[in-house]
Amino acid sequence: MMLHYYEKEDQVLLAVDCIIFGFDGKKLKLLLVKRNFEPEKDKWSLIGGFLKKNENLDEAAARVLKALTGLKEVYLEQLHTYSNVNRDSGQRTVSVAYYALIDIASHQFEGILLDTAKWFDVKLIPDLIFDHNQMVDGAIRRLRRRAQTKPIGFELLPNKFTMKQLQLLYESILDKKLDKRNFTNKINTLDVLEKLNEKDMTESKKGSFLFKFDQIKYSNKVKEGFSFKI
Amino acid sequence: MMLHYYEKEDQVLLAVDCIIFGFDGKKLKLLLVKRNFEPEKDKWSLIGGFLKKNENLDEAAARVLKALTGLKEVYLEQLHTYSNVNRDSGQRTVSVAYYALIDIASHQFEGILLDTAKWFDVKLIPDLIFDHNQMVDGAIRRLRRRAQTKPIGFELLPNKFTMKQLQLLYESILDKKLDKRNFTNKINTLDVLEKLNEKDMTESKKGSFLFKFDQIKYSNKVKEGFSFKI
DNA sequence: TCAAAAGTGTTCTGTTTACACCCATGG
DNA sequence: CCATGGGTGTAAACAGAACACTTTTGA
Repeated sequence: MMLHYYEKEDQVLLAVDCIIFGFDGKKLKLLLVKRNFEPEKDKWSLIGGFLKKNENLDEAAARVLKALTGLKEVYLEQLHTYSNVNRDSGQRTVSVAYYALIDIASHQFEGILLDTAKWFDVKLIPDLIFDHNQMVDGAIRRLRRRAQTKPIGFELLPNKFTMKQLQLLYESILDKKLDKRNFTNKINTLDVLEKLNEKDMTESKKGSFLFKFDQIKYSNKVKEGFSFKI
Repeated sequence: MMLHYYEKEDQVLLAVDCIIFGFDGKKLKLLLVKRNFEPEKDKWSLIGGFLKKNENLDEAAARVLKALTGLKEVYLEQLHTYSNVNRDSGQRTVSVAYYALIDIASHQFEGILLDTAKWFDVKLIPDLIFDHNQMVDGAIRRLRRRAQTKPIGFELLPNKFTMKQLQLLYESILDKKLDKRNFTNKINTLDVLEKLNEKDMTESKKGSFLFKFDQIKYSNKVKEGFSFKI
């Protein structure tokens, strides 16, 4: 049994809230749920939950994500801790924001909350409870930064994807148009993709080649700490 | 009185720990204290304290810093939240790390802990309690990144400083030698310094010109979100 | 007069940007 | 046969890196 040295100190509730980004092949989306308990019942919210005594925050975020959506083995990263005294109208709660990246198409959703969950275009986020809009803004800024230092695509794209989809993903994240030739040249210089002998025929008559990430080259690049200035 | 909606949830102690960087004109330093209470009494540690019910984390970090060192109006930024179940041998505690930047020479130290505090060269950090070494590593990485996007110097340098000192600061942060001419050219291109009609005579016979930051130009640059690639 | 630090520009190289036409195919 | 999206290279502008000599002056 652990000794309790700090008995006179205040304790607080610690929550985790997850900003879940997804890519559907066209646009960057954010998963939100209609909150089904008080306070602020029936308003749009990030998914969240409380830290338990026997887990750390990374584990809590993964547990919450799995419980509410069925998603597991998802890229999760801690973002920031929000602590204004009255941020949660229910009770003094400090919340640690995490963001998650997933490929919408190839994940199974089967969580208990899924009947009340919805993907929103990141450019059309509704009013959320508490300080959740602030958390989302923070997550988008972080994702933009990440997109320049790590090839985020791995987490957000399906196993096989077209160059167009990769470009659309970066355009969604950075919220600006990119030049097709410069983008392709840049990606090819990076040398982390494997071009498959297979085409996606759904978007054009000519068809466009599918690629996948070369896991080995890719993780070497990440270790070297590459920069991906687009 | 606030209603308590979440009564069945576990509560935890929330600590703040401060990684305090200072610059003495030559080298980047880190302020550590000898812990004067159990557990881990007499080991080197970051300064820290517990969040109180009536304050947010930024306020707690500022309060702790002021109480233990007398320092106020210091640049403080939240870094990361550490939550491993057994990270603190005293009791389950989650800790939010903050880092602070100060100019050693022009701050008054008068805190209760100052008899047990010491500045360490960032390249010679001793073994610290708990996960504090990990926090320091995280802070150094963050400081390196910040140094490329914001002119950190403002916080770490005295009001008047030489170009040499500015360069030494960047060399300490980035832990590499920089080319004097390139550095000077780069800083001049940025156009955020004001050259004074005054020389520092302590380091050479010729003397070297003193500069100060032009607050207006400087904060405009920060707003524009400049990049400071050295 | 000389040792020690301050100050100052140019060239080279690599990276980023801008830009337009042909290709393949299904309908 | 043509409309639609796919695929490709080059030149100009810019930013980063390398590099060495002169100046000042106190001791």
